[in-house]
Amino acid sequence: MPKVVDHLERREELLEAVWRVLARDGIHGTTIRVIANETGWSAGVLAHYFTDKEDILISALRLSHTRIVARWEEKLEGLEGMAALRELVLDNLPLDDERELETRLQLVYWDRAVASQEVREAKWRHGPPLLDRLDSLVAEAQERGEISSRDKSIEVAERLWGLIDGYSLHALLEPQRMTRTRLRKLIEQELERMTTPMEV
Amino acid sequence: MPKVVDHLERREELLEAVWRVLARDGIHGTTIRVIANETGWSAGVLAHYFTDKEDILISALRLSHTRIVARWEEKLEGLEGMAALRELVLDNLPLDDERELETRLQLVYWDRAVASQEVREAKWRHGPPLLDRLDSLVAEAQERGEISSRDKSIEVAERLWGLIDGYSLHALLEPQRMTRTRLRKLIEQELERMTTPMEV
Amino acid sequence: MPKVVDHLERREELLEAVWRVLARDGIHGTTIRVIANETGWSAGVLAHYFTDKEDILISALRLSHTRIVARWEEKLEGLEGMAALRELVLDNLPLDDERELETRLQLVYWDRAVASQEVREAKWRHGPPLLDRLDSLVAEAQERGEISSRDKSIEVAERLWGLIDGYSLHALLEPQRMTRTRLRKLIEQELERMTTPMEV
Amino acid sequence: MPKVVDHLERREELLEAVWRVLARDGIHGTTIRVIANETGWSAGVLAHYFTDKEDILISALRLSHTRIVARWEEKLEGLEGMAALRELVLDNLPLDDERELETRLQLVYWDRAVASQEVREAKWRHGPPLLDRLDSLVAEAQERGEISSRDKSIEVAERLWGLIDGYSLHALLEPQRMTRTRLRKLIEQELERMTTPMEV
DNA sequence: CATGAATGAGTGTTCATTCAT
DNA sequence: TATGAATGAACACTCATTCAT
Repeated sequence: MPKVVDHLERREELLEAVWRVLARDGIHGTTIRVIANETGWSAGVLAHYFTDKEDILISALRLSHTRIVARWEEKLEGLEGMAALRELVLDNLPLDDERELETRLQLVYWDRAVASQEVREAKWRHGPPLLDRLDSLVAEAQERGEISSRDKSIEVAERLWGLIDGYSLHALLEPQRMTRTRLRKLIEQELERMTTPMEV
Repeated sequence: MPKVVDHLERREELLEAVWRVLARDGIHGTTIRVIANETGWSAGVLAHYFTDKEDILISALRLSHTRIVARWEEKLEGLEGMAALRELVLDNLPLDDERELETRLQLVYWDRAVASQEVREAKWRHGPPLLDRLDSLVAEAQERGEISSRDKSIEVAERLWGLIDGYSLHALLEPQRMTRTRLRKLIEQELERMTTPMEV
Repeated sequence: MPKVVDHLERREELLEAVWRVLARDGIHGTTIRVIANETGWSAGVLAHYFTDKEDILISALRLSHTRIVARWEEKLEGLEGMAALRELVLDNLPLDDERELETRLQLVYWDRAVASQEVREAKWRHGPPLLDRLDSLVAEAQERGEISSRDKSIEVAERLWGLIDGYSLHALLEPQRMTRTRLRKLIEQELERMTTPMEV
Repeated sequence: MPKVVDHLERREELLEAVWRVLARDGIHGTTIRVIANETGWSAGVLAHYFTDKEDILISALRLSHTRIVARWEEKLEGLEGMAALRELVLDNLPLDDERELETRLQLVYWDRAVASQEVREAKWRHGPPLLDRLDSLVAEAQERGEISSRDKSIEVAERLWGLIDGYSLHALLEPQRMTRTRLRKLIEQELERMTTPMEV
């Protein structure tokens, strides 16, 4: 009599262990054996839920994306314009452990993404459609007159996205210097600049 | 007399091959045998010039840093204030093949750097002191009245550095969307914003 | 249920193959692949039962010691004094294939033991406590008046141990000259000398 | 103009370096590079004087044997019977640094000797003809009435040789216990026993 | 469903050896 | 004669993967 297991639930449980390993040991230190050890299961069990190691890595990233997008929906619920934009930007920075793990996760795949156009595009897309989301919220804020319309919304969104990824990277690589406090301050400053006219 | 080889010159020749492999295959695909193949020499020859693989990787990154800083000196020669700042920012973006390779090189080490505090600090520092350089040029531009002094110079530098790394990353991961043309336009826009008062 | 293997039993089976390789090819010729070939398994299987090659070599020597001491207990069961001493001496000479293999095994480690104080002491002790055993049996035989008490028991034991190792070595290196027959005769003669007064 | 080098003299100089390396690092740690470093010459120079590594090792052992036999001649000059025998026995024990090195040298080859009958016999014979020499001196001492003639000279010689090698081995493996002092005492005792009747 | 024994390709590294200079 | 650059095979070891149980 086979044990009954919720396949999807088990998969997610396993993938969360993969996250932890990736964030802790980098992709270089993420071996099947280490993952298995982290899950508490034997190494062979991973073969039941994933076709191979690449499938594990891709699935882990995809699940992370799914979770991130779901959290957006939740956090942006009822917000509009600048308030929503602000929430979205802050949500995509490593300001707590959960989101720092997510950021590390992204970073960890970049090396693989560089190596292969195919991997880069087809398999693990760069991530959730953050740029589009930023763009539409910027446009909304502009329509509501909350921020200047001098720049095209896509360009404002592009700058925000660039800052998000740049700052996130620096926070990971130089945690002593780019503390969470400093990170928050810098991004708050940036958001404030968007709503305040600059005096020469 | 034995066959005479300029040790330093040969080392640099080998390290440039390492760059190409790292940029093409990622750190994951960079094996001693692949490197050797790229150099055109046998695998064993690397043992003559480096103690082990880690030495190869660190040396490759260090040489890149040395070259980058040297190029700064050259390009900034005779420039001051905003002109110098502009040159420095543009020089640190993947706007041609040489600098794209450099950017890929940086990216490739991030996984290792995140995984190990030791690696991050002691071995391959994050890179050349770009932030400091940006900071002093921003301050200079502020003193010359070329840009607003509303923000502290370090914060302006921090934003520029964030944008440089964020945009560079996007250019690498989504080259179709973030083309060199677009990248240049966005950064030019950013520089322009610094010198022009914003109207609400 | 997974394939069930008695871990200890399999380890011993593997270590016996290591013995054969060491005795046949010397420590110099004992590579992982050769051992694997001797076991009939693949090379990788050794990784399941041993941490590394040194662990294999040490374990092989330790198992041999364990077996030797166990055989002593068995053979000396019920014997006392000179009879026991005689049995112990004879048991430690390469008079049959099994004990020849054991002797070769000892010999093979001497090079490593000499090179490193650490190895010599901490890892593979010189071997089972033969000297102590000889000493106590000599003392027993002296007490029983079976042999002269002119020399201290430890000195008699020391001489016997020296002869055992010296003769064993000669038997291994010059098997044509130092045949098992001759070896047995010489040691019997030695034992006889201990019980018989010498006439000038 | 080629440098003029005394080929034989240079060979011996190199081989003495090989001795030192063998005694210090064991045969396992004796690599061409280490030898070269010990000689102070480059690694390639060994190729001029020896055909390959095995030739180096064999030559080193042979030179040692030559030196040993030469020393015998010197030390035994003018001695006869028991006095000569005593001198020969003492000369073959590791009682000073020079002879300890010789003993280590012998030991170091045993592993190789086990592996190959061919090596054992044809290439590096077990050593200088110590047994024959002992035999003839024992016979001489017996003829002179210095020691008992009860045992055949060859058997007495065999026992002495066995003790020499056994004690030498123990001195190398357990230098704390089998000190030079103790070694000398034990062998003196043995020689004394040969000249003194045993009382029951 | 889950195990872990077993595999074999691939890794970084060491090393004796060759050879142009 | 002496060098050391270069080679390539062999080494111990790691790891993703397969599969009988």
